[in-house]
Amino acid sequence: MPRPALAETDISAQLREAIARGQFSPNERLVEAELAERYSVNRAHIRTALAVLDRDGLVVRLPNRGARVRAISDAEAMEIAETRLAIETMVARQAALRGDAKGRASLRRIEKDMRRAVTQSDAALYSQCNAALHRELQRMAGNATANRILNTLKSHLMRLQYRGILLPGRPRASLAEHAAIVKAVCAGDADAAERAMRKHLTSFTRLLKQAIEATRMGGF
Amino acid sequence: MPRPALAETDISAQLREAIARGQFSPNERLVEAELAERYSVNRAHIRTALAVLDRDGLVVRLPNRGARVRAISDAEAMEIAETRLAIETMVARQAALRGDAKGRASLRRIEKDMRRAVTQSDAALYSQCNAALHRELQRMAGNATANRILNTLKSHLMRLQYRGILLPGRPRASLAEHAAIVKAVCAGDADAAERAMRKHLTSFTRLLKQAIEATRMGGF
DNA sequence: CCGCGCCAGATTGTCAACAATTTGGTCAAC
DNA sequence: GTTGACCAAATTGTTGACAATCTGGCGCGG
Repeated sequence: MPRPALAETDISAQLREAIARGQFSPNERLVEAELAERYSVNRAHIRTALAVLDRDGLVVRLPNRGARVRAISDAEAMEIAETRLAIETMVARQAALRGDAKGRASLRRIEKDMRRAVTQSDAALYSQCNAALHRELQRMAGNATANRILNTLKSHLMRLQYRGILLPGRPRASLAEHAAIVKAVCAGDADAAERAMRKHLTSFTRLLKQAIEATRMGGF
Repeated sequence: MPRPALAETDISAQLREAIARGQFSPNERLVEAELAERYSVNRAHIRTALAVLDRDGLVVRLPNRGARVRAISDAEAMEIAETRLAIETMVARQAALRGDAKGRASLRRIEKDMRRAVTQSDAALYSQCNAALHRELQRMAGNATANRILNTLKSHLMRLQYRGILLPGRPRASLAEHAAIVKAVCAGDADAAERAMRKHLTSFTRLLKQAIEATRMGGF
């Protein structure tokens, strides 16, 4: 059986998840003693977790003044989306080149579920499929480095969604984009896969930009 | 005056640097008590630093068995180089779009120094200029997210160099590539900048692949 | 009424002691 | 000789105590 994860690693992950889900507001103070009690660990673990999250950019810490949930500016949200685009287009390419038959079958199945979600107007299902599709592409690409980075970036972007700044997207419009990605990856056409992913994420980025300009948020 | 960095953050940076410079061998055990003495801090700080470096992928930790310098496989070295390429091409594009006059002047000056380094066969100077050039491009692009990621990736790649797996590059050959990047960025031509950077890093990646196949290293 | 210094409480930063676990070696039994 | 139990040293994991620092409010003097 696999050795259990270190408690510290575990706490980092839990806190990361909680912040990504918007359970803490931007700039909210993260008091070590409180968190230690809430997660039933001692302060040392919380301290370590906060240091890790600081490195991830989810938290800022000021000497002697503790940690806060990092507020992300409009400009930075765009940066994150652009960086994600750069990496994920590479992932799409690699998935097309290195993907296995099992992965391709998964993609097709996910696409089918997406179509069903659209016809049934099931936004939750679509969102779930969307996540599954991107996850499967990452798995197929088999680029652990890229995956780690992408997951961190996504936890930032997830905050937008949970804070209602970014809507779950428009299934009908993005379905075609997703289908194009699946088609290209399954055909093993790296260039087409990259193009399709770029197109998809460019429209995501455009959406984000609009949302930002609409809400004129001061950080999330 | 700027508030001093947290001791923990500082120790993480020092350890990261030491590992990047090859002062610890792959798989070498990192005993907390030893490091605490070496860096004149207590074990708690070292523990935290190790957790951060674990997240960075520079270290692996096994429960009750401590931390080791992470050995990076051939395949993973390629992954890292590819991911770097994906991000840095974006940085080049953004530098072309958003760079300021001061940055462009810096680039030109660095290019001049590079030429001098080549004519004088000063490998150390060239290497220094190379780092300065990439750093300046990052600054011009102003993408803090990308910068953070790139710096982490570079600390991995630096290990290759310090371990003698990857030579400092061949100045004469790469000078032209660098010049092309500078030219495109200074002209504000984003597409050309991206292409030039892609070309440059593609040859870097090719070089890495050859080095890997030559040494058949089992991890670094 | 307003500003300023100062105090108390809250919180972070530091440290050392102790508990739990792993590791490597020794020794006895077969 | 080999196997296996056991022990001791090394190391990691956990915890609590204490020191240092910040924060907000109170009262004093202007």
